[in-house]
Amino acid sequence: MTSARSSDAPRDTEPIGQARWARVAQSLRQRVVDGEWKAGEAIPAESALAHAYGVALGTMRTAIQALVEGGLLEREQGRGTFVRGAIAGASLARFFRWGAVGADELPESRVRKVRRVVAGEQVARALGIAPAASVLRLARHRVRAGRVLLHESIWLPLPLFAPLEALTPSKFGPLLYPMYAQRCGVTVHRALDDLSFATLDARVAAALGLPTGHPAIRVARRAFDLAGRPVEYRITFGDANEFRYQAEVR
Amino acid sequence: MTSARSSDAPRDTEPIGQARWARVAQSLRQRVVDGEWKAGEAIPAESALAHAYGVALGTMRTAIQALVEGGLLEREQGRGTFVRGAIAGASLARFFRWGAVGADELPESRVRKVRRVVAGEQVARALGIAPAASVLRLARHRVRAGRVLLHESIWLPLPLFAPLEALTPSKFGPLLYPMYAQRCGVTVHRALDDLSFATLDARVAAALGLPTGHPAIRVARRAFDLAGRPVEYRITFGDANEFRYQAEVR
DNA sequence: AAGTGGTCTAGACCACTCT
DNA sequence: GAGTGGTCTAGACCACTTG
Repeated sequence: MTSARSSDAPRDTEPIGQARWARVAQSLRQRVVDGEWKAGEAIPAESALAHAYGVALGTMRTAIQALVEGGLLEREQGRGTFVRGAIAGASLARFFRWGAVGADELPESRVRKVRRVVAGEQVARALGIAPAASVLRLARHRVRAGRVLLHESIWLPLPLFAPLEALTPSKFGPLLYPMYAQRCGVTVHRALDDLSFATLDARVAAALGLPTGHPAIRVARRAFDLAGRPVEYRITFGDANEFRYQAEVR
Repeated sequence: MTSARSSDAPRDTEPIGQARWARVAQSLRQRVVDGEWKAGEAIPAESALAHAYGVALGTMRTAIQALVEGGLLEREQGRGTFVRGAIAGASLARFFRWGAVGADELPESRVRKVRRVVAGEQVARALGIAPAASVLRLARHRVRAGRVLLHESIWLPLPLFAPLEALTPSKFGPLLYPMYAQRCGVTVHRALDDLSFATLDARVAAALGLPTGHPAIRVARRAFDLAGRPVEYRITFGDANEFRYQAEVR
């Protein structure tokens, strides 16, 4: 492979209006999405990849760096380059601060119901499926010191999440996303949280131990896998008086 | 300047546990903070800077890239590298969506009062000044179609903002940060918005045309200049029912 | 046409991790 | 010690903007 790039003599099928590093990055991304390297695994060394793709080391570094900034990969000096697992630090508890006591640790998880239901219009739109399609619905509470802090409804598309249907609520671990990965092979790679204000209806208010009509923050989350497909829709309610969030502008 | 880097024969005062590009970046940042290149101006070409610092082009690119990612500079192919001006898209209106009508455009600004006051404890802590120090306090409404949407109280340290003290409210433009830059030489480079829930007291409720005790979102903003010094403290109230915010997790 | 940033090459050595 | 990513060099040519 020469370094000459005169306007004639294109190399194979090149260039298609994209930089070489961008095309290499796209190819690497596709190989991750296709499952050639799984979450948590290392991809080949940059020198090996550079040789395999017939590009200079610096070009391969640029390609990998773009994927690191995109959140797909992470690098560790001396160890390697790894496919990022499920997102972390994404707990909806980050929007609330229930006093100083145990503020560092996440509330416990308590899955209350697991049931197959018809999606309905809103859920179907969020998950990109037909309104008549079946989905798995979880009812879940987040609890600290015996107090219910968050009330969650979670919808998961079927048959992707069928392995969870047979589980009894007590079999669910404290974190859902690792369960999605282990039981269903679903890696949650990105999530969009839509925050708004609401007042509690009688049912949710009772669960949270608050009066009906109490002010609440409502978080509607759509979560996506590596390929960008929606894999979870979730609606969470918490006491508005405990709502705290910091946004930075730069 | 040679490229040899054997463990003896250090070059001048080098290396201090930092990569060369990081030290170059720090030096460039300092020169911006010191005002050698002002907001909106171009800094010298990367080739000129690389020669002046005695480093390779790639090293200078890495240094500049770090400052671009840090939000201090921005690059444009064919034009140059520029010092970023005041932050944009930081309007507190982004936390609210008052229906579809005119949702794109920002509400008008209406400065109602400009007054010198004693800071007090909360404001002094936010601005990093003495509680007895004088500050300038602005009262401001954000209005659309005759309706007051946001109620704002703004505190600015003196004597830095003294040029604003003589202005009558009608002399204030629709955007404050450009005024800070033009009249006071202050570039707002970063802001932290702390969101929480509140109920409106009688005074603010009346201003917003809402009943006392109405649910509201309270945004407490601290804004910082290029050197990281706090230059503005602001508390904004808006109707909680109009609150909408989207957060992404990756 | 001149000047800018953007891409790319082909090396070298350094810092770190693991065995 | 072998293998990884991190830093750095010294060029070259390309794409874009401006006078």
